Amino acid sequence: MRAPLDPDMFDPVCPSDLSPIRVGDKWAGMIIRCLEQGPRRFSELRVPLRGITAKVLTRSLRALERDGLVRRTAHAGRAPRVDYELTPLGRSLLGPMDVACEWARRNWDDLLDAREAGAAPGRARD
Amino acid sequence: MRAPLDPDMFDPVCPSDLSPIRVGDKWAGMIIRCLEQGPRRFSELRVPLRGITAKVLTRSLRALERDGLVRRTAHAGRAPRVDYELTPLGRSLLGPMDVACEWARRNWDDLLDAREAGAAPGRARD
DNA sequence: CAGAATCCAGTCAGATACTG
DNA sequence: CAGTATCTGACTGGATTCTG
Repeated sequence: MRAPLDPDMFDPVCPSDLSPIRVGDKWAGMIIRCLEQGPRRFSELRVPLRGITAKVLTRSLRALERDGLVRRTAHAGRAPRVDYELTPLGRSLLGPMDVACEWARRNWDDLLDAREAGAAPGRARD
Repeated sequence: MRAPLDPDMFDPVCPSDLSPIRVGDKWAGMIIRCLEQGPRRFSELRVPLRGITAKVLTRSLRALERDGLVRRTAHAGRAPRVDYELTPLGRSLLGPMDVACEWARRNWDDLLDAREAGAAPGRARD
């Protein structure tokens, strides 16, 4: 709630593409980060998740809800409004996620080097 | 090396299906665990990874190699023999993986409950 | 605003068969 | 033994269009 989400909170260069550690589907980790400081509305989430379509966001949120990580609250009344927030279980994931991010930051260079080098020299890639 | 891999080291009930935290593809996490105590041969890896086909194991290993997590060593000579072992980078993943496993163990019940409850009552599940 | 419906292309795991 | 080749069907992410 408090501060609006930074549209650039996810650096397009940084994404977890390099890190082998993943949380849920492609967007789940970012969604959880978006909810870290409190409930957010559907449209609010779409801002930092640049380019995500409504369908995909809906599917990711449903999966998070099914797994007990996120709670959905639809507020009645004309002009639909739906809030998503972390459950205690979802919030407890932030610790492991921090560990994963820290690992990625510390090993950034090694990860980049490995990718640049491609597979081991001398053997086919795909 | 020392002890052969336990064919049952991955409980068919336990698998990370419930945990939202993933390392690489479906098999990568298990492969890394298999290599924790030293180099293993291709066939050795297939034992605990019950049912994995050669093609899929090869693909997973190639991806791990490309990412700098595993090193492949082909020993020359008749009767092919290939060893796979963790690189220092790959070994450094064990810490975050332990954190993820610990999280999953601690929240096992909540995860199961969420799944049993299905999605939130009253709305469609897919 | 917060989705649902439909369609599409790429990726994934797996099955099966073959090879140096 | 340690793979490769080929073919499947399932799942994923996304684009587009439509709705209460």
